[in-house]
Amino acid sequence: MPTTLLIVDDDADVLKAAAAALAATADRVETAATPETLIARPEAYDAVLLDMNFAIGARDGAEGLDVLDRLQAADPALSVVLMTTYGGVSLAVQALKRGAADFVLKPWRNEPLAEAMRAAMALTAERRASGRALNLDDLEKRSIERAMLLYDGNVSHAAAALGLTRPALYRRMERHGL
Amino acid sequence: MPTTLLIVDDDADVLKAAAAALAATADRVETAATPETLIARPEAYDAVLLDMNFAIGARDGAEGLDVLDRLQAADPALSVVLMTTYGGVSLAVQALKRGAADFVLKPWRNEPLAEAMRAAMALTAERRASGRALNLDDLEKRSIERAMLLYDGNVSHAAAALGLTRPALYRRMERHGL
DNA sequence: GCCGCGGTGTCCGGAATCGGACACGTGCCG
DNA sequence: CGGCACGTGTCCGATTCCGGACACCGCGGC
Repeated sequence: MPTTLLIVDDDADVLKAAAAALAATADRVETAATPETLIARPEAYDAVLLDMNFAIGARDGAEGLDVLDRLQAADPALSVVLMTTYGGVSLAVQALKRGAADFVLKPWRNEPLAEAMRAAMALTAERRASGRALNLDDLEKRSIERAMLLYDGNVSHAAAALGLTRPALYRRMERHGL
Repeated sequence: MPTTLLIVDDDADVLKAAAAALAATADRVETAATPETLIARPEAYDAVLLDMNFAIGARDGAEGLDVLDRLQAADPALSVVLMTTYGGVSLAVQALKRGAADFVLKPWRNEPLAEAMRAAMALTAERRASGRALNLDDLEKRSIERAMLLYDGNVSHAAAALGLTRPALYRRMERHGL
C-alpha cells in the first residue's frame, strides 16, 4: 500500500523545503496551502504535517488547534504533527494533549523531522488497523492475551478477571490457538 | 473513595508551596523528596506531580523521564504531571509523548496547577475503571455500541464488522440490554 | 404497477458451549 | 506424615447459541 503524506502551510517556501526533506519518507508527498482538502478527505493520508498559523500575523496557534480538533472528529486514527515558529511550551503541551502525534519547531532539522513523520505514519497505521478490528473474535483474543500476561499464566485468575469459568477460558484459548 | 495526590521534588520549599496550592484539590496530599516510595506503591495514588531533575545541577530532565517510564511499567493507569524549571519545548514534547498527563513549568500559577491535577486524577480514575474492565462481557457490550454508532443503527453492517451473523448480533444486543 | 434490492425481526433443529465435578500434582504448615 | 489450600487439565450431560431460512417492509426504477 503506497503511503501518502500531506504538508499544510501557507508559506510556499516552507512547503517546498518540507516536501524535499520528506520526499524519501513516503511514497507520495502532497502539499496544500490551506487545510481544506485535508478536512474533506482525511482518510486519504497516512500522516499530516500541519502549520499552526494561517491568518497573517497569527501566532497563538489557535487555528492549528482548531483544525486539529476537526481532524480528530473526522478521522480519529490519522496522526497529525504540528509545526510552528512561535511555539512556547504551553502551546506544545496543549497540542499534544489535544491529540497531536508530535510537535516540531520551525526551522527544523531534516532527519528528526523525517523520523517524526515515519513514527506518525506508523501510529496511523496501527490505529487504523485496531480500529477496523472491532472484530469481536480478534478483540477477545487480545484481551485473553493481556489477561494471561497480567496474571502471568495463572488460568484461574485470568478466567475470573475475564468474567468466565476456567473451562471456558481453556476452550477459547484453544480456539484462538494459544 | 478518598483521593490522594503525591508531590515529588527535591526542594523542600517547592514541596511546601505545591502542597499548599493543592490542599483543596484532593483529600490527601503527600510529599516526597525522592521517587522511591512512589515506584514502590504507585497504586496508592490518584495522580502524581513529579519534578524532572533530582541530581544537583541536572537540568535535562532525563531522570524525570526515566522515573516516568518506570512508573508506566509499574502502573500504566496512574497519571503523572511533570514539572520543571528548565523546560524547553522539546523536553515537554518528549514528556507527553512518553505518556505524561501534563507538563507544567515552575514557577506555576496555583489555579491552573490545581486544574491540571484534577484532570490528571480524573484520567487515572477513568483508566483504572476501564482497565479493570478487561471483562469480556463488558468489552463486548462496548464494542457493539461502538459498531452500532459507527454504522448508525444498521444492524447488518454492524454485525458484519463485528464478525458475527445478524441473528447473533440481535441475541447479544438483547443479552446486554440494548 | 411490480419487480428487485436491501433492510428488519423471528423461528427452529443441530451443533457448540457451558460449568460442575473429578483426578491429579505441588507446596506449606502443624 | 496427613490435611489442606490452590492450582491444573479433562469429561460429559444439560443448556445455550448458531445461522440458514422465512415473512415482511419501504423504496427507486423500468
